[in-house]
Amino acid sequence: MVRARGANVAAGPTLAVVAREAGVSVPTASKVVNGREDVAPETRRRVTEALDRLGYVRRPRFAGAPGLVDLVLHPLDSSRSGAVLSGVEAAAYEAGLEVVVSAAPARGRDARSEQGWLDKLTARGSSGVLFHTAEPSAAQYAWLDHHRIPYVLIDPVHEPPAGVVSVGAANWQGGVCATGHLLELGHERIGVIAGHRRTLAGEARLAGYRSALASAGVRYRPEYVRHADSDEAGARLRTHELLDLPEPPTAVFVCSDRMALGVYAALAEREVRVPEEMSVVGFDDLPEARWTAPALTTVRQPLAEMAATALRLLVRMTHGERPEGTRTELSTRLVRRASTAPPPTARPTAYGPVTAQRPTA
Amino acid sequence: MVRARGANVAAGPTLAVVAREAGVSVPTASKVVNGREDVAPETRRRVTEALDRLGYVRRPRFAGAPGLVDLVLHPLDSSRSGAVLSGVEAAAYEAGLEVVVSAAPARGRDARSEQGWLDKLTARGSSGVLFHTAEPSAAQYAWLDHHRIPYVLIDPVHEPPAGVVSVGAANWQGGVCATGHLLELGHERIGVIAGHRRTLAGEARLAGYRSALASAGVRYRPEYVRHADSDEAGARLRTHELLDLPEPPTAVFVCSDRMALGVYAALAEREVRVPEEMSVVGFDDLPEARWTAPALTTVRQPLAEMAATALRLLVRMTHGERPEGTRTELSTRLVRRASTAPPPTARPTAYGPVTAQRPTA
DNA sequence: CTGAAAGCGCTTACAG
DNA sequence: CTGAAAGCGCTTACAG
Repeated sequence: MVRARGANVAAGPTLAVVAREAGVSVPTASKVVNGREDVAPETRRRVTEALDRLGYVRRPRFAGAPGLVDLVLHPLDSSRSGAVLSGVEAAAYEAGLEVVVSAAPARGRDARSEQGWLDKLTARGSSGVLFHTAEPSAAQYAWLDHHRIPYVLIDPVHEPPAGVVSVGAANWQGGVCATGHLLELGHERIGVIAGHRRTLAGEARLAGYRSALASAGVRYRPEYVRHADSDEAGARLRTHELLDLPEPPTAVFVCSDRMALGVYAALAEREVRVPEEMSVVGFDDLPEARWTAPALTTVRQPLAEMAATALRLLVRMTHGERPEGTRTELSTRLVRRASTAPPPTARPTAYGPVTAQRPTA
Repeated sequence: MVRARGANVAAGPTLAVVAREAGVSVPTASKVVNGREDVAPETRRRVTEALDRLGYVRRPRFAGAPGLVDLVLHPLDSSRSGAVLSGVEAAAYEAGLEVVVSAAPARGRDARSEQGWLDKLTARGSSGVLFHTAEPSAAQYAWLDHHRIPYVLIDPVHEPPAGVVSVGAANWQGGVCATGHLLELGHERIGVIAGHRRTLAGEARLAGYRSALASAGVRYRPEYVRHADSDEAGARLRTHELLDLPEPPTAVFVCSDRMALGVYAALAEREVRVPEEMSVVGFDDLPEARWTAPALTTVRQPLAEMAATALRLLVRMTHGERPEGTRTELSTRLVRRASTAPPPTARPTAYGPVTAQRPTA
């Protein structure tokens, strides 16, 4: 049986062991660890190599010190990240842990800084790392495994390597719910604004859409499927494309609430009324979904709970336990608000061009 | 001259000093510090007292360990907090520091847990604390001063005690800008949805509104000023009150973008069109301001920059420097988008009752 | 319950 | 540049 990655208990070597291995004294090894300049290049290389090979991690100072868990967030300032942070913090508080937050090392920071981040992690002794959206690089995976620092992925964008523990949402089920809701209302021309291709969530939500159509016996139309860049601007563009179709849809399933904001903007520009002329369903149930006009019907994804679950899994891994499964999915559910209604009876077959271009900043 | 609070350099006593002071051995003092059970109550009391009197803080393990800065956020999951976190993290990264995030100890957590938080802080050796929105309690101020842990307040809600260093926004100026913009467009009947009374930002923004009216020679009408609970729901209610006035305003200055969402909701319920029938100006320039329909004209408050400034001040205080002033204000500026326009020429004097109550979740 | 003794994992100062 | 020696601030194990 394959050992779960990142599930080992730390009991690594001391500096003395590393020094012996490298054939130097403890003070010299100490200098290398602390990045002092007064070490011969060849000596530094030998020590670094030993440090690396043995997976050296500085000992936590003493048992009583509160454990530190790392949370890597990307971006730092989004509703999604806020929900994740809040879930992780609450669960960490319960577990007596504290949370160190950092931006994904990728964000405009080079490989050198990525290594710097890893160095800090081991220097201060992290109990484990939680990654949100931003997945670790191959080098990071290797380093973490090597230094026996456990980690869990929260809602990873792509399929993680085998054995990596992750927590996600029931995306396929959510796609089925959203589409099923529109079908029940009587829609048959249902568009989709999907996110990036080849992402876990994107593929699953789209598959849910197709499944729902299929089981309702509604024809799947490729021209109704538009992939956007997961942000408002992309979704806005794709919505215009849907409206330009000879036979535009009467409803759209938008694969994220953020993108739904872009869809709303496009519909406003074309003076298409929601939900009278177009029904819109989002995905995520971010705070803003309550305050759009009209309030957005959406699929609730329990981000905070997912984050809390990830923290708890991480704590168990810290104690040497191995989670039963490698992937945990929390269920999603439809939240009905004001952006969906039965299709217009008149059934317009085309919308005019952009009319009221409002000034924007 | 008054010494800035929280501006001391730590050089506190060691455990040995504390033990001598309490008349016990170092191991015994160590037990108390680590919360062991096997200490006589009277001994524990003496040690605790000495620990407290001397302001004991565990020594950071060694110079090379990355410093940890604490950020206390309330709430954890809001656009404001996201901006603050992102500003703090970026500046901390520049300074080689890492950020430990925690929820305001107040949030459903008792006094015991507040003390627990402070204990953790000193146990792991925090370089300093940044408070956002949630101000420290009197006990926390005392503890931090005593343990020589520096702190800075980011956009505090209330006037902080003398000597406390804080970073805020030019709220008065922002109020002047927002109101001035509406006046320039030709509005004379300008309502305000203000936040809580007796808050720093609230008072200043409202004062800015009054100053702008005064210098334009426009009459101040008390009935146009409504205080809400700083959230969407409160603002929504107050907006209905404004619309119910015999002579409702033709524009509203809303003292936060979050409240502006509530104002939009109320206006949609009454079928009052923005900006044709009602101009709306917000405050903050949160991400959502770009994606409301119509996009919100608002006063930009540089939250991330404010947070970064606070971090930098904190770092200087850590080095024993004392900032020149006790309060730093970053300037605000108007961001014109699509929610403001000249007043309607027809000038309706009253709006009907709620008509199209849309179903809500 | 207490504390002398030993020990931990490191760092620092300095002689070579 | 290197490392023996001394030291740091604490913790642990255990005798009393």
